[in-house]
Amino acid sequence: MQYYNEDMGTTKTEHFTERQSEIAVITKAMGHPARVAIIDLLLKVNACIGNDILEKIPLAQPTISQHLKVLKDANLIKGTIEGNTVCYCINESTFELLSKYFGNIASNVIHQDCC
Amino acid sequence: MQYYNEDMGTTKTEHFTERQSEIAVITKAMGHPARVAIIDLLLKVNACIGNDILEKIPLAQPTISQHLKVLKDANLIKGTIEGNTVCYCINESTFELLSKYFGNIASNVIHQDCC
DNA sequence: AAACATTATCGTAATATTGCAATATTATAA
DNA sequence: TTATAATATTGCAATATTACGATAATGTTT
Repeated sequence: MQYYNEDMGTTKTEHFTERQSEIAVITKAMGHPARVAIIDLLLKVNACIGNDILEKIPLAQPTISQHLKVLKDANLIKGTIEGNTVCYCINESTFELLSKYFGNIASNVIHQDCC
Repeated sequence: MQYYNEDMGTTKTEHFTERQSEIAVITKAMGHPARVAIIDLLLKVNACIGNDILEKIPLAQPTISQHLKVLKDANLIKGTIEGNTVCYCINESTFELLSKYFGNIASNVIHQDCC
């Protein structure tokens, strides 16, 4: 007879710092090729686009809508309703946060003998 | 009667570029607070550590071992066997890649009226 | 008002992830 | 050689994620 923990399958966030959870939430949101493709597209067209994404990314409309929600919840993109379309664009500040976080790590690694 | 696709639940990687998949794999690996905490720890101690991680992160040994594997598979860390311990340390080049990727996005966003 | 266009939500199926006990593996120490 | 120590693997339960059809919601057009 085995006893299993109540939070089997869930992430144990309570043990980590706010900062660590913040970075994890944002990077997790980037962690899907469709979402990376959406970001690339938003950067490329340099414009606020709505349903155009549908033509460029070969996934069904509800799936893309879901991915957009993940990106928006992580503050990676902003979305503004414009009539019956939605204007989506990149949220620069979150990318700056990521750039600084990763840049800081890259420039602070001290090389050890073993690696 | 509903018909469901064979790849229900799986990520449709074939539609995206190698670059997009690469970024997604790496960021996905960062997308867990325990793994962010492991990276923070490796940076802080500036040394190659093995089982010390167990004392600092409140998760069971198999769970940590699994997280380390995820980080290693994404080339975020390197692991070298040293006797009966393993030397884990940060893989600088992957963090440079991320730093550049996000830095490039942050510095190339052109602000639109709508957002 | 009715039709149309755009986006979001719901429901559901399939797979993936998380976490840990138990156990295996491998190297060092006694 | 037999512990002991450190790490990996296996197996499994619980939850999360992904994808999409159907449908709802909302604004625009005719």
